[in-house]
Order: sequence, then structure tokens, then C-alpha cells
Amino acid sequence: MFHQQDHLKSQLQDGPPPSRQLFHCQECGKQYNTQLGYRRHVVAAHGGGAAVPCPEGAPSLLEHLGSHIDRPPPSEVGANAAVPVRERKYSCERCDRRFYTRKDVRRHAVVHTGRRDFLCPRCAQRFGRRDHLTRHLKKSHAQEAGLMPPCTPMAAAAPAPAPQCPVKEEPSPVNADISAVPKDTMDTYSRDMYNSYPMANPVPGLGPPHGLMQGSLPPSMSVGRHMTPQSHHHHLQPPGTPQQPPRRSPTATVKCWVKGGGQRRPPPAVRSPAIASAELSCTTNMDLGPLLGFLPFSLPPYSPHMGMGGLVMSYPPATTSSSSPSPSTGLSSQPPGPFPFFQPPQAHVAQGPGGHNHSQLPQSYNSPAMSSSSALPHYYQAFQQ
DNA sequence: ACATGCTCCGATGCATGA
DNA sequence: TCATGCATCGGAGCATGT
Repeated sequence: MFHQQDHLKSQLQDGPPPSRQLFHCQECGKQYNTQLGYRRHVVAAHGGGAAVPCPEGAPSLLEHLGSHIDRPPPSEVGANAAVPVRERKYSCERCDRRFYTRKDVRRHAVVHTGRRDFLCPRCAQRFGRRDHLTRHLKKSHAQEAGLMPPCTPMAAAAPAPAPQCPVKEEPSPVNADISAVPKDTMDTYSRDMYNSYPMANPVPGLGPPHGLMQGSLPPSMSVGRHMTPQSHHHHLQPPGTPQQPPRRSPTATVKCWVKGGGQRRPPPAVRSPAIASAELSCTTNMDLGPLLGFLPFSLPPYSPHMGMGGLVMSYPPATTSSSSPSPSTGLSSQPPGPFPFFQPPQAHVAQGPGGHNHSQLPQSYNSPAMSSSSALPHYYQAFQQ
């Protein structure tokens, strides 16, 4: 049992995976798996930041960067001053953020809905965007993909386009369009995982490859981290309830609100109950009964407590806050030992006073190892206590 | 022409091991 | 405490559909 995802990965791989490019620091010889790490290292260890002079002569990089805030790109103003300043004329209804295009607004909406419809078939981690999943697959599972056997149980079992993850539900947030096949993802896996490697079961302990796992699980089946505390709690907090402290530092909020950077979330906006209610109603409630038969092992028996018609991919209720975290509010999403790519559907199950009903879970779920959370961030693991 | 979807990329924060 | 890996996010380019 691996208590950390990278431990598992390091176990699975001997040395850097061939699919990963190594970035060598020519000054000290260090190697980095990612360009980011390399660049960070260069900046931190070798003063790489100073090697990039500011064309405008700002005394410091930070100061210079700040000077670009809300300014159009130089390419748009430098050559021709008559070019109108590009403005972000598309605003988000739920926050004060503005975007250049409507598609950006749409994509941004995931931040508010917290929807994570893109499920990693390898580790059951969920992503709100397809490209996030794609990147995750490439970065985190490239090696595993390389070890995947050529068998295509999914294709064999389902000649027609099989339900694949991610399940995309737009425009209807309620009806899951399980026919939506992630083109790039499945392309990647169909090429890299199924067609190129002859090993039958190359990873002892991971269990036999199962077709269902190749992206066939709809989001509802996975109870992964489909909602970040930051995007969920403080948005869905009923008025008057204490605000969930943001996962990221308060300074991040201030800083991120400046142009650039990953965490650009604006200060938590006051959400109307209507919006909160709408978000709750946007949670996916899918009847997964027909899919249960495909599962590789027995699942807990169907229970109406599991939601409207089966397992529910729904966000923890609004009452779920840091003050009273349910011991099982969908956060026990760790890939269980022999099935690192699958998660027991115990999350979001309405819990009685007794909490987990482990008796309904397969035996493996009751193992102590199951309680460990390797891939989950700390703040999720805390909820599993 | 415009809208939309997909994808790549860079920037940033968080988690975690050393 | 620092270095590193990874997730998250927005910007932007390209392809496709209407």
C-alpha cells in the first residue's frame, strides 16, 4: 500500500519514464521532470530571473509585472497606438471576473459549479476540464499507460462508443451525456495504452486491467475530489454560516487577482441563495444501476440513500462545512489498494448516525489501508478522519 | 464571419518529502 | 524551511460547425 501517489508512481517506474522529458540544469546538473521545476530551480538557484531583462526598464521583475496589469499586450499597442485597447467585455455572472471571450466565461463557470466531469481512468481523480485531465494523464500516468496491456476490454465489451469518462453534461447539467467520449483522452489511451504494449498484466498488485476502468465510469461512480473546498464551501455556504477558509492563503487571493497566475480567483463573492440552490441542483444525479453490473467487484447494494436513483455525484450539502465535516462527505476517494483507479462508491452516501456502514462495502474497503489517502490532498484527508 | 470546442502553454498555490 | 511535483486557472491559437 502506498500512502502517497508519487510513492506508487515511483514504485511503478524505474527511473524516469521514457515519455517524460528531462530538464537538465546545465549549471549544476540537476534533473527535473518538468519544465516548471527546472525553471523554478533556475530562478531560485541561479538567478534565472535576472537573465530576462525588462524591456521597459523596470527596476524589478515584480514591479514590471505589476506595470502590465490590465494593460493590453505590447503587441497590440506597441505597433499601432490606434488599435483599441482590448477589453474584457464578457463578465462572469457569479463573480466579478471578466474575460476576453465568452468561451472563457463558460470555461470559467466550472470554477463556480465545481463540476468535475472528467475522470481519470487511472486514479479516479476528477478534473473540471478536459485539458486538465489530458495533462494529468500525460504527466502522471504516462508510464502506466506505457505499461498498459493491449487488451481493450472496453472496446470488446462495447462495440458501439462506450460510455467513457469524462461524462460531459452540458448543456444540461442534470442529464449526463454518457455518449460523450473525450476524443483526446481516448485517443491517447487507445493509442498509448492499448495498441502498443504487449504485456498482459505488467503491474502486480494493480490487478488485472479492467475494461471498465478505461474511462468507462461516469462521474457519479467516482467519488473523487470533484469539488474543492474553496470552490464549494464558500460558495455554497448558506448566508450567515461561517465562511470556509479558503484553501489557498489569503495572500493568494490578493495576489492572484492581479493579472496572471493560476489562482486568479476573485475574492469570494456574496452568493445569492438562488445561485447556491441552482448549483446544488446542478449536481449530477444519475441512475447507475445499469452500470453496476459491469463493476469488477461487488458494490454496496443499491440504496435509496445513495441518491436519486443510485450513486450520486453530488457535492456535499451546503451544510457541509469545516465546522462539521461529515466523516464521509465524498472525500474518501482514495484509489483502493488493488484498484488504484477505482473508488468505492461510499462517498456522498447519506450517512446515518452510525456513519460509515462498512458492512455494505466489499471486504477490501474495510481494510485499514482503505482509510489511507495517498492521492488526496491534506485537506481532503482531514475529512476522512 | 462568427461561435464553439479542443488543446497547448504559462503562471501560481498547495502538498509533501528531504 | 526549501525544493519539487502537481492541480488549477486563464490566455490564446487552431479546427470545425453553423
